[in-house]
Amino acid sequence: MPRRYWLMKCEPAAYTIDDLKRDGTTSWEGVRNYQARNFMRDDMQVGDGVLFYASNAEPSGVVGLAEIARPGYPDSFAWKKGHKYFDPETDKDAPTWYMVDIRFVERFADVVPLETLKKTKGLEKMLVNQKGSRLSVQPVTRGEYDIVVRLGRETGKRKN
DNA sequence: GCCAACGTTGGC
DNA sequence: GCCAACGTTGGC
Repeated sequence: MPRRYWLMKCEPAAYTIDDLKRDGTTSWEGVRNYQARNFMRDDMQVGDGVLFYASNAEPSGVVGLAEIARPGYPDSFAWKKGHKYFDPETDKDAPTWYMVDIRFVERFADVVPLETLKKTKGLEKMLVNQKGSRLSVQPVTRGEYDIVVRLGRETGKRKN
């Protein structure tokens, strides 16, 4: 199975790329969307590349890189009564929700803003660039991933 | 904080 | 199975 590539969104209020740098790896719980769940449960493999996207940020955009450290496994937070990710509908014998673990790879010196993604040739088809796209876990192509990585490193260079 | 766009729920 | 109502996402 060739390496695949993903974009994963997170609000800075919940978790940041700096938190991930500090933690090394983290579990990606709390995804409560079936399409995103399916990607995590069925398609993600250890070593897949991840664009770490900060949403509801100033500006929103890709802030760094991670990789899949553990493929899909049941999101046990769904069973924790009182937890914000608790889901009364899901039972332990038939997990509804799944999570993965991701590992820190790189923090860009500067965010690659959504505005830049929208303007960059070759990224026109990225889901995150489509109006109204709310999917928090999205597949990206190898080509798109490479372009974003280049943008992230260029941005840093300009500041030096 | 606003609000458009979206996904889900539930009445029928 | 339709679709209005609702809750959430996420850019701005």
